[in-house]
Amino acid sequence: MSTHYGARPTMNDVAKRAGVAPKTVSRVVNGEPGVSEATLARVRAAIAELGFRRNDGARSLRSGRTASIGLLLEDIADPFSSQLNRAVEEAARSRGCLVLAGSSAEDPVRERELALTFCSRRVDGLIVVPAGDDHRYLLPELTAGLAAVFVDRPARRIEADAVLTDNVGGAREGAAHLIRHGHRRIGFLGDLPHIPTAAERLRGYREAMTGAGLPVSPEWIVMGSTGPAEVGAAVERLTSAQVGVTAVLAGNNRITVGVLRALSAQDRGRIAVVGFDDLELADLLSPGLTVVVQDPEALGRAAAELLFGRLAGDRRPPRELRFRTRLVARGSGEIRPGTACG
Amino acid sequence: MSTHYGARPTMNDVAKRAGVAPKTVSRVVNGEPGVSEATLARVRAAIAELGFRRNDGARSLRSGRTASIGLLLEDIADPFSSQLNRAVEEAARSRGCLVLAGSSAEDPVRERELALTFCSRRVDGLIVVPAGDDHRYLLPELTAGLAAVFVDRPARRIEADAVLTDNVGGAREGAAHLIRHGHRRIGFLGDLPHIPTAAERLRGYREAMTGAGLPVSPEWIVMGSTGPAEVGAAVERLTSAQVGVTAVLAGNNRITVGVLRALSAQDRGRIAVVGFDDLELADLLSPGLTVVVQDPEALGRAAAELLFGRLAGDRRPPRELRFRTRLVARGSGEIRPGTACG
DNA sequence: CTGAAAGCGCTTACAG
DNA sequence: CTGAAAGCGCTTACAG
Repeated sequence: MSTHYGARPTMNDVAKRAGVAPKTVSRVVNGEPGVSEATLARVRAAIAELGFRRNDGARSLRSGRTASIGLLLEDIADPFSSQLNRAVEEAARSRGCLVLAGSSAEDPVRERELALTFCSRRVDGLIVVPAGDDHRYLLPELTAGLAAVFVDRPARRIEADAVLTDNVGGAREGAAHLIRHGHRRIGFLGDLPHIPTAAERLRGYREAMTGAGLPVSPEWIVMGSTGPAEVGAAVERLTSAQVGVTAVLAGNNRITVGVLRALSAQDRGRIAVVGFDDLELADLLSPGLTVVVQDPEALGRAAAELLFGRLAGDRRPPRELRFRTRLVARGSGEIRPGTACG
Repeated sequence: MSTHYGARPTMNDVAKRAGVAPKTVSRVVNGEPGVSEATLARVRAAIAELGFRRNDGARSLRSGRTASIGLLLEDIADPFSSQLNRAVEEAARSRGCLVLAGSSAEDPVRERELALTFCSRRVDGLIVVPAGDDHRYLLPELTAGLAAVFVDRPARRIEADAVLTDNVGGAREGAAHLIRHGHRRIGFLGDLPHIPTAAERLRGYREAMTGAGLPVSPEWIVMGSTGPAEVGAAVERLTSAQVGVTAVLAGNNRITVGVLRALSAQDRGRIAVVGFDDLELADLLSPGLTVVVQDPEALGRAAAELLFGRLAGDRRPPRELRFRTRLVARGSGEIRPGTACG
């Protein structure tokens, strides 16, 4: 093992020690055929003695592939993102590929900066949960050979592969579930309407109401209030005597948590709630939380499959995959209007 | 913008177009001083026209720094790991550094492979939540200048910085809390005892019992049963009339969830529970879940600070940081023995 | 089965 | 303020 601090042995060092050419060391390191047993042994010994480890950066510079992909998430720490992250990691790992992941924090500027930083690192491909609404900044990179797949929300102003959830259908199903249990005055709390998923879920809610012949009062819809305090205020207003909503469809994870916290223990047995996205422990609440679930692992897996397909030479036109949601009934969505106590 | 598919413009291309030397382009791209306004403008124009983006791989090869660090987690998707991940990402981002993250899945072989893969990528440093019990495989890398910080569990058989949770103290506090509420027969469910954190938490439990002059029956301790079914069986046995435990200290997140699922709604108001690690929605359960919390963000932040300090030239002897836990009482830990109903 | 030469795209260490 | 030369550590594309 090399003991000179800071000095890393190179293939050249190994070659000299083994008395061969660098190319022969390269063959051994990469498991290429055409090396005699005797040479193989000498080179391997030299590698072990020097503690040699191939420099993948140098390799990438010459070969043109970095065997790494960039993954752009909204927030690496939230459950949706981190489950997607794991699915992508798994797919990458099985192909000897590493994942550079980062959070955009729902900020288009940060999305763009991170995406282009990944491009400077010459990732082979990009999987993006986009925050922005204009992805033309990727055009030069795509032209230069970058593969890109969008997840959860489609690319805007460019053509690209996308793996999406059927948000309209999911929200429709959630609202229809509440209608089926007797509700006519149903509130919808969603994220900012410029976010495609939020707009789609709102549309699904409206479709279910209209489809059942029910009116929708503008008072019942609150978009863009996702912080705990704002959700609390919204819930209080919606469930007040004046507005008189008997059920709430929550447009995402964070909003659902806010709604649950805002409802008093008593109201939790009185106001029906359906959430979009699952939560750990949701089944242990009383009543259990009824949710429309999407499958972040399936999204991540599909996105990775698409991406690696592109990297393997797939030149077909961009594809759009839609994943269905599933309604999981656990109690909170089955409360009927006018129930005195849960 | 270059339109020839697959061809990326280089600094040389930019230099030719602007009529300057590559070194001058390098100065402009890196914001170095000593370039006249006129030259600056010409080079910038050429960069924009060609759609040039610096190849960071080539840069790293020459400069010797990749501006990236490797992060080795147990499972990128679990809340502890993903919160730690975000804290590390944030610290790295503020220093223009990217994070390569991967999961060891609690497998020493996979830990080692991933760590050495990161080394082949020439990450500047490594933050590791270790799975294995021998880290001498990192010695050649450390000698060559790699910085490494261990988190949650210390390095084994090598000297390295570590950022840890006070597991003994945390478990002691959790058990003492139950004792203070009148329990004498307290069960402990922990992970495999060869995992340092699991062993420490068991020790804290024992210390609290002994410190209060209470006996500990071997029947009350179950180590290594972390799957839902196993935890269920363990809980059933512990709370049976024969064993007669009135309270349970759950040694980690997954075990806590298992315990809650295993307890019937009635038993949830009868058997006291304290969990190690917080859970989302823990406050919305009935009773609310009492937990000993650690702070994964603080661990991640501290580990990153230590690492970047080393990269900036800190040559002091390895340090060990211990973070205190905090007990959050929400109801489940305050149930007294013999309570008929929650 | 083995190797010599060139080059990937930058930065370093100079010189003027 | 600007640039020519060399080199980072590999692999490519040959040749023998």
